[in-house]
Amino acid sequence: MTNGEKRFQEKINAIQDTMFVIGGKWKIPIILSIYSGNKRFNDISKAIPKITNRVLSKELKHLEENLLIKRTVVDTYPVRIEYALTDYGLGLEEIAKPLENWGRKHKKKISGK
Amino acid sequence: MTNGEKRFQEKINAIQDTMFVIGGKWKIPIILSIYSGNKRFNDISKAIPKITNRVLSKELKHLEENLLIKRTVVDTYPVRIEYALTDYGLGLEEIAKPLENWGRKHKKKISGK
DNA sequence: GATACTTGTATCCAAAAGGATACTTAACTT
DNA sequence: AAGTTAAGTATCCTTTTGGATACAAGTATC
Repeated sequence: MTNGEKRFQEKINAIQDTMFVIGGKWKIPIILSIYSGNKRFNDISKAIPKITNRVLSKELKHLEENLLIKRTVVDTYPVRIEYALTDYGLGLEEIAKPLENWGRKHKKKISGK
Repeated sequence: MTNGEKRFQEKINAIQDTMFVIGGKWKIPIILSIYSGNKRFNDISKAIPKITNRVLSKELKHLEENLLIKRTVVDTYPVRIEYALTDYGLGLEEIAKPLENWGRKHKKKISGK
């Protein structure tokens, strides 16, 4: 493998790592939903129409394992859970912004200005 | 729907549009492969070990439909096809870079520095 | 004691994405 | 005529992802 090919592979690996963490249909919506103030399971669920409990639950776990959100148990009446972005999770801004901007541009480009 | 909710939905839609175009296992590798000089079907195929003909073919079509690459028929011996990034496709730099950077950081973070 | 609320889990199923492998077309070479 | 090369296609199959629905555990309220 040449040097160029090696750098090419590393680029791809890095990008695929990112995709693994934030790819799929729901992860970014969930992150943005929490970012915009929804802390509880049912709030997030309502903020993202059509997501099912099973999927939301799995995705929250995935995001927690990747240190992007943290899960806190508030010991009250019918036990309450609060999700919040970690400081590290806030760093996603750095990719969410470009993805958002590019998506807007692309929509205009494709659907004829 | 409040104003905030509307902006939230638009953000999500924009990001999901982007994901639709460049998401999945192979699209970014293919783009980078073309960007780094591979023009022909079999070159791209060899540069990306494990991709199959069927998948490569589908992805190239998808990228072409989204105006990111262009396909040129060079009328020679056993007809040759050349793929190239469009100027518009070069604009992907704007998202590929952040995705790459974040992926590198994240790997360090997760696999313990 | 029945009912409700919250955060999930369990089970089963459907759809989408991706993979293996063989084949095609068409002109050119030998 | 047989073989070669390039760019795919065709067919079938496996894996991954996502969805529907029901239900559970624990406490509080009626």
